Amino acid sequence: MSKSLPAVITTLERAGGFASAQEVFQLMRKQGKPTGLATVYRALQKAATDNTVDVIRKDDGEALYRLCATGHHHHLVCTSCGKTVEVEGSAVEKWANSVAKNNGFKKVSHVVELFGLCQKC
Amino acid sequence: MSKSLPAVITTLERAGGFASAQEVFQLMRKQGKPTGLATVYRALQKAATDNTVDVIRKDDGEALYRLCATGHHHHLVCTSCGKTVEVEGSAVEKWANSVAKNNGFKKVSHVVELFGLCQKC
DNA sequence: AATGATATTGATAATCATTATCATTTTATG
DNA sequence: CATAAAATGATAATGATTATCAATATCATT
Repeated sequence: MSKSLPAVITTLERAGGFASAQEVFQLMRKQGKPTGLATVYRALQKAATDNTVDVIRKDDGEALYRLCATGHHHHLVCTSCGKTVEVEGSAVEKWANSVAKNNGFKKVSHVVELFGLCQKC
Repeated sequence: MSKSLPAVITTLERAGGFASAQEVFQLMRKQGKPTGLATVYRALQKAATDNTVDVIRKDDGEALYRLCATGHHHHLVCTSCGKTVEVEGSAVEKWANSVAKNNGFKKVSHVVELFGLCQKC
């Protein structure tokens, strides 16, 4: 499951920021590398589990992907204007892992989002 | 748009932690207060914009709601059987507050959920 | 009470991202 | 070359969420 992955990653790179699977699909088509929708999804999923892309969710639930140059991090979002700051979270990771261990859980993932009001708002 | 809202909130309260709109809908039915699905969605949306409930997204994108004011703890949820463990999170709170401070944010709230596989699964 | 204006509800259909299916094509390997 | 295994992509299925719209409840005013 990897002939398409590089092309998908390249497209995501060109997209610049966050892009949905559907957008990547359209972009690849326009760039002369038409690829099946299912394949785009598969590639993005793999990239997500490999931690080569970040995944966040729009308000309507659609997944957005972005190349993840900086490793795992979280977001601090202004509830008024939507401004988003990336936040490093190694402390949270450690905490999550120890909690999981103490309760006999494996393959732990976590969701951490911070909300608040930014200076301007 | 408010006759149903109290009943929805009460149901969410009884649910204990996070619950999806679909779950709330089923619960209300079982508790003898059958309510239209659309109405449940409307009530939860309003509660979300009023900040009386928190919203997070499961890995598959489904929205989960929880009363905001309930004492602060987090959940470790088994993605297979649904078993849920309540988790204390003062470490996370401190981290969240300092992150917010460093970025000039105020009135910070946070959403932290852990997912994994429990021992049995 | 009766009227009418307005808001709420809920059954149902429509939307749309995501996943599953599966036949076909490609790649790897002996 | 031949055969097995993996990858692809067209298409259908799934499922949460949203839109529609007629029916019902609410409420102020007469």
